[in-house]
Amino acid sequence: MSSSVQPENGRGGRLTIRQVADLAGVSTATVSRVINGRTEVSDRARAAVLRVVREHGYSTNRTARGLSAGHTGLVGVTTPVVHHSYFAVILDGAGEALYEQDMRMVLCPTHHEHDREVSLLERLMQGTTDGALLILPEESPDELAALHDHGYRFVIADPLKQLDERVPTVSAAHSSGASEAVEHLLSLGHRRIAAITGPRGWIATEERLRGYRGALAAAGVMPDPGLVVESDFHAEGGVEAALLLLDLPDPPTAIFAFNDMLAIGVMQAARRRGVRIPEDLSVLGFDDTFEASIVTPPLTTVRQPLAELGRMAVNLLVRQLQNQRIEALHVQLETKLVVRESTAPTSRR
Amino acid sequence: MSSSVQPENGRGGRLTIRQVADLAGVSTATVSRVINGRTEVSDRARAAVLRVVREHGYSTNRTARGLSAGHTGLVGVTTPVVHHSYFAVILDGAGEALYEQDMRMVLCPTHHEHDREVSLLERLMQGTTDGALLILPEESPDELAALHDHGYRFVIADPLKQLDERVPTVSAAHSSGASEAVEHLLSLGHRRIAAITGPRGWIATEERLRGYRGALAAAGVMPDPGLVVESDFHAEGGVEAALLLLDLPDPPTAIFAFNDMLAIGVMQAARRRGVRIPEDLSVLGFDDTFEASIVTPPLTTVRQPLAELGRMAVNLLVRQLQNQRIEALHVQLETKLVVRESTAPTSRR
DNA sequence: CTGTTAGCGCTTTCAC
DNA sequence: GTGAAAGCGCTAACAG
Repeated sequence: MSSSVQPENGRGGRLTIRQVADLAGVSTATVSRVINGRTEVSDRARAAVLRVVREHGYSTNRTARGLSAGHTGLVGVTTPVVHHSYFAVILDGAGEALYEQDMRMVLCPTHHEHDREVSLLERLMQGTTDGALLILPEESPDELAALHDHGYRFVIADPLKQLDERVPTVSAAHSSGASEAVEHLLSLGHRRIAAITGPRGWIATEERLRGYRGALAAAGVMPDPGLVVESDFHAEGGVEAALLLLDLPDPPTAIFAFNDMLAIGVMQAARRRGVRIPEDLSVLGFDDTFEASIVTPPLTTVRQPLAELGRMAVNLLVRQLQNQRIEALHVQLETKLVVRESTAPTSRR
Repeated sequence: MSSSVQPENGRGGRLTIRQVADLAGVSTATVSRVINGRTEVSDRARAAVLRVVREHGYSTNRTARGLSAGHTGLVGVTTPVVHHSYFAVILDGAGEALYEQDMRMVLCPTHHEHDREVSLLERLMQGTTDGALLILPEESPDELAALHDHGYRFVIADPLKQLDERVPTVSAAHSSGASEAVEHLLSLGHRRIAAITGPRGWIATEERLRGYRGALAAAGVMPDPGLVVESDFHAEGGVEAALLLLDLPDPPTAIFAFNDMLAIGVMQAARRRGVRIPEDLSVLGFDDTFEASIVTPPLTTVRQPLAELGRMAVNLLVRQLQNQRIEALHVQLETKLVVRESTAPTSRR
């Protein structure tokens, strides 16, 4: 009788399908049918259920549905950090694609801690998610392969190292992007073009290095090993490396930093040494993160389609979850040179 | 007999508690007890279970556990966007706090779309999550109050508008932060201090405005209404507003932008007008997002403890979920002035 | 069309 | 100590 509008049934005060069924005078099966838009229901029954649903505000419990259906509608996403525009943009792209699939993202920042990454992944596999998207995962190729063999579905966005062929990946065209960058510099008359790389062994580093060398070779420029310095993709690393290069007896006239953070470090170092950009030194970055557009001068850089990277990774994952054959296990997205004001013709002083 | 190491039981190829029980020759209840570290189990049984678990790699299905336990260990987090360092830092803080609680975050970017925010929230409530953290939600105070009355647990980080007293919020001390900013400018000799605000009606805007006016009044400076221009917290808005101010017959010697993005816009506008910062114009921001530190010159700004904002919000939520009385329903975090190089004494030309 | 029933995988009384 | 059994809320196969 006193079925209140704010029904209490233990937890959360939410109605169960059973209660709706009783209230509507039908079985739970019928309620389920109505809720799920099945057609094989009489108008009378449907109306009764709908009325109860409306008046009492019922909505199906997703956890229960998930248990019954065998999937959760949740996708795990691991990322080194979220507070970094590089990753944030990938996340945004992935989030958008997931939303379109009516799926949700369980976000797991790893903070570059291997242990955490492993435990996070473990948890994600425990029936919490249907699959995962791993952004720049630091797990070893072996660990990742094991995960794959274990039957867990996931795809890697921006792989760090060379992985087992069978695990799907999405990455940018590092090598051609780097070539294009160097060609731009060459076309401006630069010949002493330095490179500040990321950690050796990372795909991004090695591939960009390949592009850098290739472009130089193609232009018949003798590569100077002293002009290539390894760094870590952070601004501080960039200033250190740049200082080193600027203090060379015969310093470069252009520096190609392997990501925007490094490039920003270079700009800071240049300022410290009184070197003007782009008059005395051209600086070129990679990624085209937001920061590239707001520094002074705005940074010329190679744009990675980061949001697209996230979207594409989700696409691959979704198809995999639907057990569709994935035609392309390894997608490579095109990069594009964005010329701004940090590069200029050499001033053959 | 032929119990393979890679057991197949239908979905996902994962062992169920039932299978473990059979393999170990005990009941599911016992397995459950062992898994959950109960003590009332004989060493013999425990050993048997553990052995099976080890050899076959069993781990409990979280979804099922959740259904049974009545909670999911998941917390929904809505945010306008993730690709914005302001929000990204809050997310990082929240993520960290959640991780410490062994909870996971279901991230839901709303893209400022009201409909999406509503539907997202609806879904979150459908038993998918135990509660939620709403970052700068754009839902109306009424909608939020209704949600609260509906029994859903959530807390607001950085409320946009004034809300129902009963919904927990965490925000920064906008007013005192703004005062401090203006006092800094005053101490440098500035008297014509302009303000570029966010949208009127937003708490952040109104409170900072209050601080701005208060500081001016306290110093006996006559406020000039023409020096306050409303904007939108975006860089483009900042350049527009700044252009307006710089073109005034009697332009300000300092501009207090109500967030860093606006401030960056101001710097761009100044550059366009040939106005030097800080020699000709002091610029001060709010937030202290990453960008503030990399622009030229580095921006003096009011630091909001954004990561802390996220952490604190999670704390409030967790306590609420544990049905603990929350002592402070509305937490306000201190801000701090970070002096860098975009502000300098007036050059009484 | 509709209700009954058997799970989904796990936890938890409640007896033995 | 340990197991049987009753759910958690929902879906789906199977009879009517």
